[in-house]
Amino acid sequence: MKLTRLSDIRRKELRQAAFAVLQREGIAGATIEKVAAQAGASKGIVLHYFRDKRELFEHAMRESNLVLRDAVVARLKGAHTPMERLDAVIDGNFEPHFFQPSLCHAWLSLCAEVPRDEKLKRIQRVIHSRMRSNLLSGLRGLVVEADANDIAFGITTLIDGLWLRLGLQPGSVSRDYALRQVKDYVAARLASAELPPATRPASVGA
Amino acid sequence: MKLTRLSDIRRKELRQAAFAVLQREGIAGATIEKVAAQAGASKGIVLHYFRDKRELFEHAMRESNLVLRDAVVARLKGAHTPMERLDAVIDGNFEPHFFQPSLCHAWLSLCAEVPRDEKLKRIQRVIHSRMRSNLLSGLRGLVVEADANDIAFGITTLIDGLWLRLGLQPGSVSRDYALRQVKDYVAARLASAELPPATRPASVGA
DNA sequence: CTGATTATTGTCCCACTGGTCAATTGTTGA
DNA sequence: TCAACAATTGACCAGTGGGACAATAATCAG
Repeated sequence: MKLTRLSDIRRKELRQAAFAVLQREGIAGATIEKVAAQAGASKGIVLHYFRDKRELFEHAMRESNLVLRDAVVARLKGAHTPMERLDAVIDGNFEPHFFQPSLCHAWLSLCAEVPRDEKLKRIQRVIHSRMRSNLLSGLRGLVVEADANDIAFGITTLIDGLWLRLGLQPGSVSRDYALRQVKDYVAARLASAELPPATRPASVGA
Repeated sequence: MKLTRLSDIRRKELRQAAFAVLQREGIAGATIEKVAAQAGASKGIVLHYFRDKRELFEHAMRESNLVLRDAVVARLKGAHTPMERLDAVIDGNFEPHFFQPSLCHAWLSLCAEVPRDEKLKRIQRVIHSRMRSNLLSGLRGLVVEADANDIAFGITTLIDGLWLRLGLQPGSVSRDYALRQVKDYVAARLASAELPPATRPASVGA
């Protein structure tokens, strides 16, 4: 029953190596051998730990997803008001550590395969729905349900778009500018939305 | 000097075939042979018209770009007020003909290669800067320059994000919903922006 | 008509890829 | 100590991909 520790470690190394290769080479240029080289191992070992190429890159996507999740969760710890929760999610998505072109390139390559890989599709759905639910946990305290849904969708979409832009034209979107775009969006939409039914305005600024 | 007609026709056929293959197979699965098959020709002919694989897919991206450009230009013809111009650009980007998952999949695959292909990068830049300039031609009549720039960037980003979402979860974003998201965004940001310096408010609604 | 140019095909080659497998080398627990 | 087992390697294979090329067909200019 006890899982071999070494096994877990290798698998993690290989997932990360796979992701690194994805950054450099894109999905079209990513090969098992390159992943092995990146991890300083032999090709055989990669297929010892992962059934095939697909599984390897599916785990690579899970891996990158974890980083994002952790960043958001960490920031969510100290957030108490709805607005703080909202900002936590947004800020977490632009963590300097990983709001970077190379990481974005890998992410893009994975996204490009989503339509042809059911597992990747599922991972994507999970990521998106978690982000949405995190945003809603803040938004519900600020506006009525219908608006909250729309604004949450808008925020995720805007964030996706900013990431995409970072991948396509790295110079054209700094972390600060990206953050400001999202915050301006939130401000503008909150200003023209209905207040929530059960909450008093005072709590918003608290 | 006169370019062979036939040559132009073949090249166009092959560009389109390449794009079709990209929709089905993604960049990782797209091969010259499949493109040839798609066009009902032999592999040799593809490399007769295009220096290599890269060039072929660069032209495929140009091709897809044309479709978008034409859609926007057509709608822009009849637009006279700033607001009409703005809507023309936005509507054009969600033309039912091509706001579709399969097309989006191909587009995504091309985007994923942008970081590793200087030509693709240039095409991307052109597309983006044209969209931006089209948006600005409307926005400048509605808000001050600084706001116009930010809002234009926000709109392009939002549109990119909506396309991306269409690719990742086709069911989750209908054309109508996408349009509403963008329109709501514009409305909210216009409401909280400064009016333009040289234009009288009356002209806005004219 | 004819010579030159262009279009098109099919073949060939070589590098590489994903994946299998047998063999080797630790590692460990009794 | 030794047997069982996990980790790791390197060789191997069949299939495929990109691209070069020579040969053939079609087109066209004069």
